[in-house]
Amino acid sequence: MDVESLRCVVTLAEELHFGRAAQLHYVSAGHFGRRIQRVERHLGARLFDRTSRRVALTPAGERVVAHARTVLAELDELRKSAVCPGRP
Amino acid sequence: MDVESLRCVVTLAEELHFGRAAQLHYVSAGHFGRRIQRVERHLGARLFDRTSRRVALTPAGERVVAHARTVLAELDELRKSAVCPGRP
DNA sequence: GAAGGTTACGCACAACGTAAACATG
DNA sequence: CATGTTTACGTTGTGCGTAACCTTC
Repeated sequence: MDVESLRCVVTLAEELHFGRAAQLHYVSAGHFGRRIQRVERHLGARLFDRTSRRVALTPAGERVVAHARTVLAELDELRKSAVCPGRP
Repeated sequence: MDVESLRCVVTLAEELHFGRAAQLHYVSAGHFGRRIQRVERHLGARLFDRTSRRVALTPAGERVVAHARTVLAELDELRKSAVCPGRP
């Protein structure tokens, strides 16, 4: 799994709209949908209910998004720890 | 950045040997080295000192590996939360 | 019938293995 | 000179955009 896909899931959870979420990631809507599908298949659980007019988080989706935020925040710490020379 | 590369960094930190670490990930040693290089370039910091006979973690490498373990553990929680139906 | 999500197709880039080159003890 | 890491090169797979298709209000 790649981190960018996790970011896509979080963004879609915030926007609840594939088109806007895709624009925020500078990718086409078609590809964005495939990314979400891949994450869902990879995890073996549906994260979003989309009725072609309405996008909503499933219970599993809510749990995954919460964890995804934690992961992304920790990755941010990781990047910072790589550059900072120790502890000034 | 992809998660598999993070796992490679952690494995190399444990083995301190490119060949063995690569085998543990079922990839060639050549490709494994490129993965590590990419992570280092991506983070803008050298994580391992290799003198072609000795592999050792740099201070930045130690910090990054510690964070990487946290990220991977959190990702494990994420996967579990996706399948578990809620809380019986 | 218009807006929004999905599927099909094609191109381009990046992952990967093999093997040769280079470095160190 | 033997062990171990890096680089070069060719092949294969996958990411990605475009556009057509399906569904709902």
